Amino acid sequence: MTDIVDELKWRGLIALSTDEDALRKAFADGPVTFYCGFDPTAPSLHIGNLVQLITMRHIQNAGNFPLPLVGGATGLIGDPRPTSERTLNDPETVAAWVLRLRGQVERFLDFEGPHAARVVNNLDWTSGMSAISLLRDIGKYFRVNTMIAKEAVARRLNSDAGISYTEFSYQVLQGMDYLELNRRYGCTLQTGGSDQWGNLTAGTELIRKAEGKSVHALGTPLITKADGTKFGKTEGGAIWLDAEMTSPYAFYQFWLNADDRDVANFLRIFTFRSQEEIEELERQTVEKPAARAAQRALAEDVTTLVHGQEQLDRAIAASKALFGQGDLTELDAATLDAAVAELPQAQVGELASIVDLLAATGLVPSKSAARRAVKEGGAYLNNAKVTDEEAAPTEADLLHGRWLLLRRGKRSLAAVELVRTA
RNA sequence: GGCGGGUUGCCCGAGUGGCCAAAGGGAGCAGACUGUAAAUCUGCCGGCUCUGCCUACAUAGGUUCGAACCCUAUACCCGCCA
Repeated sequence: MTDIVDELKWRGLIALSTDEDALRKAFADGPVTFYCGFDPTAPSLHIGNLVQLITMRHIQNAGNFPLPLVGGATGLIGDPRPTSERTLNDPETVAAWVLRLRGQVERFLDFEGPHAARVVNNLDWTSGMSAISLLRDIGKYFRVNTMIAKEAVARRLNSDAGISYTEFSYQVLQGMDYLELNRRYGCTLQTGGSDQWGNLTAGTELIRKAEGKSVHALGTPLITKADGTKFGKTEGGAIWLDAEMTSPYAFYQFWLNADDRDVANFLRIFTFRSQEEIEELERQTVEKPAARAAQRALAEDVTTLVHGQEQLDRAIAASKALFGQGDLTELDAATLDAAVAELPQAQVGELASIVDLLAATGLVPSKSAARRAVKEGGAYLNNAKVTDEEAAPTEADLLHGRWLLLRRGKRSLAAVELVRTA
């Protein structure tokens, strides 16, 4: 088996680490217990978190013990964002999100066998803790000078948003998590995004001071895109791992649309393919970019990982049907139904104007926007451009007597179902 | 507690009585070109029953023919001082 540090390195999953040689030695000396935290700041994890989950999986596959941590406590506090103070979520909401994230995390790691993972929640060791204990037993190890030097805090101190004591204290909580996991389970490695680096080192420093032990931290890089825009965001917002929040079809489409310049990186980071396979796909991207073999491989692997084979098959079938060059009216009912099921839908009792229908499906946010879309030539009915704002589909336009396929621009699709009331 | 500054459209940010649905930038959307890509160019970018009307410049009142701009109160934020 290749060295896990080398494995993570060629994949580009290591941006920062405490002491690489010491870490290699720790891995060589036997199984390492490691942790990575996920804060419940939303009802679902998103593809940014996927980097962490995959990193954990690689390390587990190399024979180590993962402790995925769901931040029931840290989620109540919120880590300092670079821009402004967070609004606190109420405890019931956070508790509900903890359960959801827990369920998601469990799909990515192996909870059985010789290197079984174990989910932990930092609320378990913080909820019963007194303020005095926090200040005496933990606070003494933290120097304010060090704390304000951390980038996340420094930026906020220099901004006019300032920073609350609550968020300022976040690093203390996260540092304490590492200490606690070190004491309970002998955890000696924490992984996380490099934007969390200050929080990761808060833990290693605390353990060095409190326990006199030297432990490790590993920061994954911020995922960047060639065009400079933020990774993981689309028109609709974040790409979530929850199928209700981002449909498997939309998820598949997201990866399929990866930039040529990014696709090889994404394959290394988000798939488990070998170096040779990825190099071959890279070659194909150069030789036959229009075939998008690398994008397909990426979309297939990640969709399978997150949603499973069955959902992937459906996403592919729908994509083929909807983006195929064939005439839509030639699609058989079963294929059409399946494809349409992947799209945002609207039900109408009667056929309205194209403008009303576009707005009804949510393809555009308002009727004004719908008019604009038509005016700009960006509105399509059953793959045919609509140029008249007043146009209204007729019975003859219904596919299989039931569906209308609306498109905005090149790739935003939605279906309208005519529901006949008896 | 005192004093000062601030709160503008998705974000940043101009505007300080009519010419303001509000400059500029960013983000976003569309078109051309393409490969459901990128880059580039062009257009759009509060809503509607769309040559007009409605809503909007923290909130609530007021002054005025007329207010994002003036006054009063309230809320929140920031800074300095105690």
